[in-house]
Amino acid sequence: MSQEQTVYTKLRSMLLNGEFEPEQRLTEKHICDILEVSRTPVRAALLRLEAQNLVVGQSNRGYTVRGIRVRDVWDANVVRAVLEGSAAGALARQGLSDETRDTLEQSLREYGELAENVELTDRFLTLHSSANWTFHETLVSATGNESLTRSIETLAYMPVQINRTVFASDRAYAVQTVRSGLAEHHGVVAAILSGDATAAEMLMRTHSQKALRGIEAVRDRQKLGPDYLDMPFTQFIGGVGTSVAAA
Amino acid sequence: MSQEQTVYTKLRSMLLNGEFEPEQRLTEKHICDILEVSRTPVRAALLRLEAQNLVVGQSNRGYTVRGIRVRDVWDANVVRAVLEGSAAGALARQGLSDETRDTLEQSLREYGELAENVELTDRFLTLHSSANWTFHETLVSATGNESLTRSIETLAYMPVQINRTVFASDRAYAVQTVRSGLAEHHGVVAAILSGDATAAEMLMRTHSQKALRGIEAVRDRQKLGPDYLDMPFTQFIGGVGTSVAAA
DNA sequence: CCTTCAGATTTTGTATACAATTTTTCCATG
DNA sequence: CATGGAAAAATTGTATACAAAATCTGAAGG
Repeated sequence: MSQEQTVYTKLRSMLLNGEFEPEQRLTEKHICDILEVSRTPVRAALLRLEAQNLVVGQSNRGYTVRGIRVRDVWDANVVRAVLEGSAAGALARQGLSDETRDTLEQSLREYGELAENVELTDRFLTLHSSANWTFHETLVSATGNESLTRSIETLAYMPVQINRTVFASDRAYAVQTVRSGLAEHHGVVAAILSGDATAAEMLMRTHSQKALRGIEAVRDRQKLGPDYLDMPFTQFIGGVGTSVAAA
Repeated sequence: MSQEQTVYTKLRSMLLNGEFEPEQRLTEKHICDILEVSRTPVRAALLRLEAQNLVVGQSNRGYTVRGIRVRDVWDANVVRAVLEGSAAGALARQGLSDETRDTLEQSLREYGELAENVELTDRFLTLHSSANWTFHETLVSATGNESLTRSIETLAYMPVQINRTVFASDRAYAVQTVRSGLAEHHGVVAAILSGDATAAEMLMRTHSQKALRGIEAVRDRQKLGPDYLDMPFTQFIGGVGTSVAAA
């Protein structure tokens, strides 16, 4: 793997794991020292991170760590839900290929098995996250709309999935969410297969918005005031579970 | 302005104006020779163009010009319509600030004056494009959702607006589109002000999808077959008007 | 004590040399 | 004539030196 790839990957995970202070200045030299490479790959990596909104760059003034607030995660999820909803609607209109239908049904089966006995082990959480991801990912890319796929991918680098964190701290919430998640997945697929675009879009959007319910759950659990949306996201989530399920 | 900015801007407009063959290889040296700079700013510009999907990069193998097909423009507009629709819905829910309402009403007045006598002059087309842009732009940024704003901006670098081209070639279409556009703008604002999120979203989405009708108009005008979506966009649009109104 | 501003320092922007990799050329071989 | 593959050329990846710009420092002046 090229140095630039390495730098990009490492910096991204450091940023997502909150290893820098929000708004902290990121000088090229500093990063060079940490990762022991020259400025060239660092500059390239920073440009890509800027395109993904993880760092903020100003000409002649370098970069700063983008401070991710709860509001940013909320907003990204709102957009993601809208886009995934429209993906479901589009699929209902254009129909599913046999291959996509197989993948989706496979994903439903996997998810179904998981829903039968919810654990709070790392293994389970990873499996759940993966099965869930497959479903969403398959559905979106099946539309064949590259702009749509890319738009959603861009959002995915912001922690759009906070369920892992909330699950780990609240068994009842986890069980309830996995069960209803399964039902919703089935509902979306049914709507798509029946060709009801409006229903498919609405069901999928509502389902994707479940991440917002997760945010609200964390808010309630921490008994936060009305301006919690302006909190740093790492601080918000930090008080609850173990770590952010990113990337 | 920095060299990198210059290179980025020039390359972008060259790409959007179809001055390179689709899929053509873009070597760094070639660009350096054309723009008379060293490789450093060129590499930076290429990274940013890649993030915007205008060039395609492969590690150790440089970049190629992304061939923009009609389908890509269509797809980008589908996504844009969905996002702008959701922006209108969000505004209906959260209400308009006085400032936003003023800007929107100002935009409606400007658009109204334009609609009263449609010309096919460059001046008119530019004014129309600008008034229209203001309306859409204001509406989206008023939501305060940065992810939403950025997602739409990313799409904007693909030629999402083809009206200028179609207008110039068909007066009846232009008059009809400007008139109905005005009515639609009013309808969206009314729905937002009345707090009807569903109506606002639907009206705005339908309105934004007018760009798709423009594509269909070009298709019909050129009497193209069913696989016109796979055509290079520059070729598709080239046979009709003057130039693509990009950036 | 605070403000101002010139000089020193740091940091980013650019060019370029060299290394690593890919692509092309072209000759030997079947 | 087609094919394989090694040598040559071209191209990208990386490091680094220097230029340009921003930031910091500290002393002078109010």
